[in-house]
Amino acid sequence: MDFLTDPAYDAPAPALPDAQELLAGLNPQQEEAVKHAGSPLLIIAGAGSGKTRVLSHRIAHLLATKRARPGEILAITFTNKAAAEMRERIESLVGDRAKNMWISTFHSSCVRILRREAKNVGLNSNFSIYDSADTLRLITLVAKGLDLDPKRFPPKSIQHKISALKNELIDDEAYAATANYSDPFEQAVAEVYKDYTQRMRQANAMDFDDLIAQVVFIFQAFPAVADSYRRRFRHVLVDEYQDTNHAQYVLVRELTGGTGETEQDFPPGELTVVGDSDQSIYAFRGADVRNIVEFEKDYANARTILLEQNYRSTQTILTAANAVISRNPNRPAKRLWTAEGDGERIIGYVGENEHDEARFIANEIDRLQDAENLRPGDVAIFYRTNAQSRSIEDLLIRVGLPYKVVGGTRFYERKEIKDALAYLRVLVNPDDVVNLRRILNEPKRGIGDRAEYAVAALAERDRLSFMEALRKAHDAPGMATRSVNAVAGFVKLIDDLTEVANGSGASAALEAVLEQTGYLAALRQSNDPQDESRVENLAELVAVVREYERDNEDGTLGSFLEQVALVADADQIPDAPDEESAQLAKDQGVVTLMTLHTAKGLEFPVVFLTGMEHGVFPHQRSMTDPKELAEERRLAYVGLTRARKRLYLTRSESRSLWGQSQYNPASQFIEEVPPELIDWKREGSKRPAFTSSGSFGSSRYSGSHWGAGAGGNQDVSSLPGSARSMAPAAVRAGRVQPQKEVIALTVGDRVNHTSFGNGTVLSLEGAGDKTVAKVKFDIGEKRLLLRYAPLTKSD
DNA sequence: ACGATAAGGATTTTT
DNA sequence: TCCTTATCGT
Repeated sequence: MDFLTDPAYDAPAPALPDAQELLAGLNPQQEEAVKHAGSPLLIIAGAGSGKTRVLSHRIAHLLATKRARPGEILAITFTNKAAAEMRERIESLVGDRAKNMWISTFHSSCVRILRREAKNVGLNSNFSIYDSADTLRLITLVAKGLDLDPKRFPPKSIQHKISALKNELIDDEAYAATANYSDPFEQAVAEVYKDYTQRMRQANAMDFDDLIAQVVFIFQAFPAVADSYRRRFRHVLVDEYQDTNHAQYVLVRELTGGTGETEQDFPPGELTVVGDSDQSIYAFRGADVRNIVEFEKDYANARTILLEQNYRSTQTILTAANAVISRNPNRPAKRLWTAEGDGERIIGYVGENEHDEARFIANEIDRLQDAENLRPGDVAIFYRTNAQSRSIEDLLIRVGLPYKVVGGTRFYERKEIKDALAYLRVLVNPDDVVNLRRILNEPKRGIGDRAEYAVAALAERDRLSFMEALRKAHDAPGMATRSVNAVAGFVKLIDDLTEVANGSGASAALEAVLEQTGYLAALRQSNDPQDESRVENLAELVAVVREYERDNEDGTLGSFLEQVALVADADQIPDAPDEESAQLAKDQGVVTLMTLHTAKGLEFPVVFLTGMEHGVFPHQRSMTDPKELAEERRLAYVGLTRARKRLYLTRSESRSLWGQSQYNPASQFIEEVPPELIDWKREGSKRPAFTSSGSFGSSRYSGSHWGAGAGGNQDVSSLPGSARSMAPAAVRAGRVQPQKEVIALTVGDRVNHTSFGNGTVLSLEGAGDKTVAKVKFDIGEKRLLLRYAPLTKSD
């Protein structure tokens, strides 16, 4: 399976489209972008200008003109979704040949390279991938170990700084050499960074930033390795180039041999980057717009092609978007236009408060459904911060409009999911201290802080891994006998589970974890209503593993965990297996709620931009710094350009936030839209801005007399699955959902389990979807939750 | 060791 | 307001 030696990667070929065919229907600029050959190419692709089409046609064109073989293509995106879309588009053009291309995200490309080259950085190839929560945990632990005051040096800030350093390719040693030690924060970071790096190595773990940075380090330290990838990838194409950070920038340079430091006996790979600096909204995460702005300086004889014709929106919407974005300073000229005509005017609405704003939105959706046969699935509602979704959700539930929230607390970030995955990670990589310590006393098994620290101290003293230290816990100074026993039980548990994990598949391992750790039992006993949905989420996780096993026959537990680490996207979770709502979702779709950030790359016939208030959007914390304000404006531009036919701009005169009412004036972004484009359905007071105290906007009054009265959302929280912090990001229709069917069993029934084989039901407890059956299998007795246990009656 | 209470803080987040 | 973290009492 080694791509460097496998000669078979050029698949047998059903007809490839003719080069000329691939140019059909493209506008002149698009055609240029597809045909360009040789020098580095920058495609500045305005919103909705057909960049995916250009990229996929360009790749197909490379094959059709025999300038590349499929195996020589590397196409990089930021999200899994974008990668999947790209692959699909290319596949539709060139068929199975696409299978031999690397079309993936920065991170998964890098993981692929790292697994292969792991030995060169002193890692085993089964390293764990830490998400930012895992990372924060470890940093907190390290900072505590260094006696740093968490008030003066918040672990989150340290984490952010370390991430920024990694994105700048500054490792712990380099930072130690350059940090300003008279600055206490920098000193703290330097110390934490050093220990953190060491602990990560001990844990055999990589964080997200490492995935990129380590590949760069390997390429730079081992030119022969870099060389082999450069020879392979003759064409590198990067999507959303404006979002690249420095490490990604260097990675791309390394891949295309652009540094010119080493003499090569082959020409450098061809580079194509696509992006739009007006859609750069991730500077706060390290994205560096300079990468795209200075592309022509970085790459000699680069060619730039501008795509300005828009195929998505009406001219009215584009004019509004152009007007707003043109207020940003130092922006290269670019104006979107369409051949499709003006379309409807933008509709504006000023609510008395956020409930009124939400009511207007719901009424409009309803009206459009009747008047224009609009489907809920055609509508998206955007907001600046996640917290704003609540008032809208409340109303959608009340009027019975089905909706889904994209993003927010993501599935894989839920505690119970992280706990379950932590067990699995430990089974695959016992050195993974962060996950090991996470589950040590989860569910509660009598191993408290004291015991944990005693084991940690023993590990330190005797230079043992944490797991090894646990095995010798009886030797640890300061351990209570009770704790020793508890630890012994835990070790036994892990050993048993490891056996299951090694002997059977991923889903069997997960089920064993949930049952044998007592995790499910603890949730079932609890009275906390949240725990009910935790059980459901775990059931959904089991479903995810099953699906993975179905789709990847030779998929191991390790490969499942990797995919989960890199595909932590709420959209990937299958919708609730509820036929009625699934059918509804299929026919009509559901209204989509999300933040403006999440909306990037998407489009909808009807878009509501809500909370257009000074202090909300632009956000309070981004209003003073001109750079941050410019980024907010780009965010507005992204939001506006998502709409195809109809655009709504709404705001609210008062908004209760943190228990208090705020009175915010209109967002400047509304005022930057030419007024003749907006048809106001209700206008607020024109300039409320100044309060008696003289401060601009956002004056606060104690005691909101709106909020509670208008809401009355008791009926809401009693709906199953609607208490928002619990429900998975699946479709939540605004009505009571039918109970999921549970297999009917009686004591003595013969049953079959997909991983445990045949068995006999010994007893039943609980009712409905919380029924637990005790079943005797050949391998022993198991307690199974009927809601998701893969049981069939074998009679 | 763990549950209960008080205090503090509260953007955006592709991987 | 509401959710997460620190501290206290059993």
